Amino acid sequence: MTKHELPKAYDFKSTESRIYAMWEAGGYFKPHNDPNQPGFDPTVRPFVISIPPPNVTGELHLGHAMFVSVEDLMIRYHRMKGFSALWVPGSDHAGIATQLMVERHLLKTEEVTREELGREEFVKRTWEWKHKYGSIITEQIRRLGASCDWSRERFTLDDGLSRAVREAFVRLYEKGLIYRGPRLINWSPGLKTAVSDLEVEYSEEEATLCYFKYMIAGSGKGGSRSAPTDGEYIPVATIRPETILGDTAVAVHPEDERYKKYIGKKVVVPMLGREIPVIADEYVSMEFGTGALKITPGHDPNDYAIAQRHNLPIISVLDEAARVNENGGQYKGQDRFEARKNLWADMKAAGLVIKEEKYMTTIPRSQRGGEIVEPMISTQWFVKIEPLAKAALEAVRDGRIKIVPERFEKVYYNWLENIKDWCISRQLWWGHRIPVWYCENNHQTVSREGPTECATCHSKNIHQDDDVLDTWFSSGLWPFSTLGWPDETPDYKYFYPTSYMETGYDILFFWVARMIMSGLEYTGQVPFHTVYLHGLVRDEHGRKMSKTYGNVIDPLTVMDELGTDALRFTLLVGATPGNDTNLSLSKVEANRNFANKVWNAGRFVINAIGSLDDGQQTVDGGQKTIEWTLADSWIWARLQNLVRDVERLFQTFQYGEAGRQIYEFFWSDFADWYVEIAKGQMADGRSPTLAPGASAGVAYRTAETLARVLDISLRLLHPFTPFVTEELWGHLRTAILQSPISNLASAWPDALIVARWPEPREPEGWEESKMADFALIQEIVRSIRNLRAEKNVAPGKRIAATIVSNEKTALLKEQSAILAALAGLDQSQISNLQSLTEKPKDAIVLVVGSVEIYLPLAGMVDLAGEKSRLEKELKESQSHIERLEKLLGSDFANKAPVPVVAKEREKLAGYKETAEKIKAQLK
RNA sequence: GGGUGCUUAGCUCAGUUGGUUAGAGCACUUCCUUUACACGGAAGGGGUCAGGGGUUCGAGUCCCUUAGCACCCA
Repeated sequence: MTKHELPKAYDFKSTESRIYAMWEAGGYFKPHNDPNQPGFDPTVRPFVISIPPPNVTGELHLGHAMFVSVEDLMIRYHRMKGFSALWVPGSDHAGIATQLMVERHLLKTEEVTREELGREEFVKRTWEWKHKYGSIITEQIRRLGASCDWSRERFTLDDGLSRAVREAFVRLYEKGLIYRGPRLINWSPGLKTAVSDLEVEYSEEEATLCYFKYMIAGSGKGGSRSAPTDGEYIPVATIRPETILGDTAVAVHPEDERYKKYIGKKVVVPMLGREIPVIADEYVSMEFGTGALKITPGHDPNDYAIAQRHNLPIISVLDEAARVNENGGQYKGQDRFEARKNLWADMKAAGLVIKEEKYMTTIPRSQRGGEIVEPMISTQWFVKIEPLAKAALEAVRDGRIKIVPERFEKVYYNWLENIKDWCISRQLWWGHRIPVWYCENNHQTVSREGPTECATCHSKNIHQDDDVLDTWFSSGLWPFSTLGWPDETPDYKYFYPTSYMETGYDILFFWVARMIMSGLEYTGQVPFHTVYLHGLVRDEHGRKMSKTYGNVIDPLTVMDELGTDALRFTLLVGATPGNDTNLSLSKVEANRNFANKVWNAGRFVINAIGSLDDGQQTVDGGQKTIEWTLADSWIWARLQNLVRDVERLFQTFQYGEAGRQIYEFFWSDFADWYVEIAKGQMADGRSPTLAPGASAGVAYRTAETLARVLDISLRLLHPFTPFVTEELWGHLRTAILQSPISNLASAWPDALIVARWPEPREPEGWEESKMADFALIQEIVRSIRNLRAEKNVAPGKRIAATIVSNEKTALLKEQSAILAALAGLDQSQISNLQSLTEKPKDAIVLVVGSVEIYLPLAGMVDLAGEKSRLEKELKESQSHIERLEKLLGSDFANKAPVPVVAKEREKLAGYKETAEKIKAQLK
């Protein structure tokens, strides 16, 4: 027999990397049923998750920790259930983010800009950067215990995925769903690229609303640059005066009595002297501002729409760096904000300014970097999104895709119903270059492979489009491009469509909706059948974590200090689907303690198994005659309840609640009660006073129960806390295999990660009464402990007890060893009686239901105090009786379901009994 | 302007087919170093479940409404 000397505290530091290496080396992360391997069985159900690819140059934050924890839980659960589980890992090239990072680096180290380096060299450097730092994030994800199949790792700029991107683009193009043209888009002047609507964030900010005069042409002396101020004018207000340079109309409401007379006339653009029409449009609100609206179609989306209706010319006044261009007259070359100041000063000098006032408004800012985004006319590529959106809506509406939590379905509908064409071109260098070539005649050649000549005029002088695609265009293909699409690879055929898409609700539109649209468009299938959305991780007071605020919690530090299991368990148990979760280190610490609790309970079980005598009473028939003890039955029934609950909770995505229940079972039922009782049962087994067969039998049964309960608990816990459970389970398995109860583990696999998930079983009928009996024991123990604490009985002092009960005498007699051990009684001085002829003197009485317990505490009994204690208890019982009698006298008795009523009747009977006993005591 | 979520113990949060004196962790009080664990054990205090109304035998849970906070969309 080998002694298992396990350290006193769970040492996650020496465990985690070793266990992870063991899993990886054992090939457990690969699907057990692999379509590329001989013996593949297509009838085995796969379970597949594609990882939300982190930015290749990113660093681990709690958002990653959250999704890895949830997805790893999903994968491990399904793997244990026998699915061929595949979790496809990979990373995203993250166009803007990576390019910026490399640019910054080059500027710092070599003092060169990307323009100085040239496109080809810059892209080469970025690849070098990727090769150098790209594995940091995946290494960090491994630390979280992620059981991804690393042999299938993908990167969005890989050859295969790039091919998928081209295929997708060309297909859309050929279907006429992609077009190029000048449109009003969101322009990021700092990055010098277009960004999509989604990449713009709006913030409430105070701005200056500038009121000025739009002079009517030909009125008074107006219309010239010199002295335009004494004629008629329309007052107009703007927060962006520089856009005046691009005005092409002034709009008023057709019914507006103030301005009606000007409709059709011309007004003069300040400082430029251009004449533009006054138009009427219902869109203008008469109440808002001055009631007149300047129209700048080149730099405002609403104005753009009005201009379309009225066939107004569109003037761009800003260049790609947001400096005023040649259309801005004397302001040409000035930055937009500089021009704003100068133009306004000039207008003031010219007497055109009315007033300025502070005004709260929404400012569009770039999601990346936060600079103010400028609406501009620019030639870009777009996806005609409506047909794709329609299909994507249908897929959720008809239930082919289910979103958890459900409320996000509404959000999803709302967005897709109001979607606008998607601007997919970016003026960046890092990304998938648009597969379109132009010749000198400006013909477009669209091709999957690099063409050598123009498809229209066969000119050899062709040049590929300079733009790259929005990163989300490629990540939209992720669930199938990672499996080999457009090729019908074995992986694609078996593993696609994937199962769950798990990610944060913040990228429902960016990513999830686009994957659904792409999946339906290119593969004709939904890319996954379930979308599970988790919330954001915030600090412990619900604030968003930010570097400037200094409240960022680094998951790597947390893992270093408290262990990966503690972090994972905290994230999983603290979160409900779709709700943000506040993370505090004290919670992680509590869960570190839980891991330690599991470890130590495990140590106890392993020692108990190791202590079994290797005698003849092993697994032979003799053992079968040994009855399970009450505690054995109770813990087993509780465990089976737990298994059923956990299964139900997992099926309904309530992972947090499942984790909480396992935690509670393990700590409060198993460790606090069963293990304590098992100590006694193991000792009984070694007691020479019992018949040899019987005594050994109790020890075997106890060890077996300990082993079974621990085993199942570890299996249930494994998806939450994979490291400590795997480590401990390995020790448990070894201990069992080397013990007389080795048959228990004979069918176990080599590692917990691939052990079978505990299947719920139907109750067998005996459970309720065993649990009720045990609950009585617990109540008695608690009330004695309570009394001892109240009376300050020395903790080590064993006291005598007389237990009187007419129905439960046998039970209480049988369990007297447990009562003695747990409540500090002297077992040799416990008498179990059915009734009492005379009350013991100098004893305190406790009433638990129908059971009376007399504790002779000589010298501690204070008669007056006892009376008031009993009166207090009586009062409590009577209030319950009153309440329950009222309840049972009401419609409740007729209308509530029978079992519910029965339960209440039972309670009433219990309280009545207690009250009777107390009353008798008080006589 | 439209929509969603949240409001439960001092703090952070659970509480999902409505079932009857509301749970956890941390913090707090008292006691205990008992041979799995002080990253522990035992006992205890603490809540009119944001306010109002309704449905129901029964509401933290469902409906309406008010307020505060947060977020999303325009």
